[in-house]
Amino acid sequence: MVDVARRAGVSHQTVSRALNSPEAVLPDTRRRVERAMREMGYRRNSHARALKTSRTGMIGVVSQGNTDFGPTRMTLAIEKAARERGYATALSIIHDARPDTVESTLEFFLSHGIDGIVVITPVPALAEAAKQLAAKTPVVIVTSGLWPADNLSVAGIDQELGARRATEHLIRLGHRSIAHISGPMDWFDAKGRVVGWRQALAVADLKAPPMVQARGWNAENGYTAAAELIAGRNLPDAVFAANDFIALGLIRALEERGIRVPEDISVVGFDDVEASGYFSPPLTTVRQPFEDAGLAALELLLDDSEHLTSVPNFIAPQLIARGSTAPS
Amino acid sequence: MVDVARRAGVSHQTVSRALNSPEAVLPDTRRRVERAMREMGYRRNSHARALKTSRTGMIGVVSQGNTDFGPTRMTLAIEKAARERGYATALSIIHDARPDTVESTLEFFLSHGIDGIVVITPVPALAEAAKQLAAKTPVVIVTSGLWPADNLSVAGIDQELGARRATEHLIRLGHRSIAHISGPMDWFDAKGRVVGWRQALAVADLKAPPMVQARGWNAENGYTAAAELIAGRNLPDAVFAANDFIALGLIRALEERGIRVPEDISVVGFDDVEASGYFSPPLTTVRQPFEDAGLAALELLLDDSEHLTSVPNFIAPQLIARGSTAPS
DNA sequence: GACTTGAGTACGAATATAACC
DNA sequence: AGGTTATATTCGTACTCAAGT
Repeated sequence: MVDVARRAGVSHQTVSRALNSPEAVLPDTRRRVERAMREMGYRRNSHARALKTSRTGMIGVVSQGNTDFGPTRMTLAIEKAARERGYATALSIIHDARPDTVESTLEFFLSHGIDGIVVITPVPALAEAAKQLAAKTPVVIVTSGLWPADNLSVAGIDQELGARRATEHLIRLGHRSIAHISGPMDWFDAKGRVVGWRQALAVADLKAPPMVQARGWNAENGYTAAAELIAGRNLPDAVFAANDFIALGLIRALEERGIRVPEDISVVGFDDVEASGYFSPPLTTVRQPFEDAGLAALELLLDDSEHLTSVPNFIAPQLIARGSTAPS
Repeated sequence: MVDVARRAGVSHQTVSRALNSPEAVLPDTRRRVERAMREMGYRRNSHARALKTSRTGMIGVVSQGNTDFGPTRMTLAIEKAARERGYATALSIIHDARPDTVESTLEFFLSHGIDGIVVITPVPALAEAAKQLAAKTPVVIVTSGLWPADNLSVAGIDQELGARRATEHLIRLGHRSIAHISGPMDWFDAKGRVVGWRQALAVADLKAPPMVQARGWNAENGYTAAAELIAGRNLPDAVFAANDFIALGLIRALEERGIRVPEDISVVGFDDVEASGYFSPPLTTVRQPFEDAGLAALELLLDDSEHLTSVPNFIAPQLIARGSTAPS
């Protein structure tokens, strides 16, 4: 900056002003400064700037589970929203939920000096750590099933509503015995979808068949869980699977036993993963508005005024009806 | 740091030394300092540190196409490798390939002061910009089909080899007419897979049927391309699809016309996307070692000595044989 | 003399205050 | 006086060099 100043024949102070409040400097001087900057390929040193202003223009995103669909998509959505608002995104993905790993990751971010952290936390472990964190830096938790606390905002996608919509769709088609294969119950999302499923059934005065739990979110887990479902005495008319991959595993298991989808059983998934429209049959599912949720999270993080909101900002997912569901 | 020093009854200099070269300070003094740091919840200011050392412990990852399988997985792999080596990862995803967008993104990183950049570049546009960048900061390009240049290392996955393995698998099964549905040909990966397919056919003395191009990497594109393939006079014995989703769209298109997979036509995909083992039929495909490639990229970036390598570090993918291929 | 500690300064930008026209 | 520019100091850490044991 000093060099630029010398070249432009002004003081470094003038250069600084030309950058930070251009209107406070004579147009003529400003142009000289700008030209000098261009000629020298000057680039502001963000560390010196951060040192003085203690703002970095960088937010941290902490996520968990590197390949799961939801967290991944949410991460990308937040990155996009952040960049549109001029913020860079630092990413850290936690592979195990051990408290010390979690803490060291959060410390890592904190020590890298960021303006705020978005924690994508599908399971309680991370959420707890995030609460601790909120004392030291602005934090937004992206999840379902949690409520805002002090210094802590919450955004996410309304899992219960999504599950209700899936189940209601099956009810509208005339199904009466609607089973659910849940995801791993330590996930907030899995719990929310169970609740939504039960709600919809209750409203329609239907009994909930015994629930089957998948041990993970993959097709393999769905396949295994399906065996358990089928072993039960009465086959349901329809199944709401906790996500698309579980639905896929289920469909495969049914197919192997000669049970046709949707003729014998209707199946609904959740997520609308890529290509789910080309499964056979094309999968009816619930699409999650990740980008909207990411945007909401970012706004909570950046707008201090909003930080006081005491109601979580949960966004509504959308039902995508396709070929895996049919009237009973 | 001054506060810590005061509390520990030493100078700020001693505190600094206790942090940076602990062995150069008396164990007794060090313990006093450490205790003071703990008591005060001291945390090193990374900006001041970066200002002085001009190293941030942060690398940038620039990628393109937010939902495509390859780039996404590669990004996550690099983040993992980086964190294992104590580096944080800043992420920036480019949604369009307009030169000014690209340049401003790279500038953005540069001005945030990072120790190096990994550019995941499936298409040439980004690669060009990355070359410019290499003059200013260490850069590693992750791609296929490019060669290292000055200050520019290249790592990636050997697409040609993967395609050869897929095609050879079909040849071994006795197929003679092996078609290919390529990905969008502006992608290096798409080109590499075409080359590998041709190579394998040439070695086996087989003629390559006319190639069909998909206009994107999605199932929909595969479905559309399949129509074109089927419209040709002679149906091939087997098809090597440029990725799993294209394969899925193809299978669906075949199925709709009563052509069975694998009885009538064998199909191989590429990527081994989640759940591809539960497609119907389970998809034979080529798995890409993203984590290995990410690690390789990071090592190239961080080990200056290696920066001189003139041969790209391409890692071998692996064939996963499943039910969508059968002997002819 | 080898080892440990302390004082002072530089990194690069921002800002309060003073000086200029 | 009113609008611009310049001077001097600050942020927190690392490092050179000198002083102390």
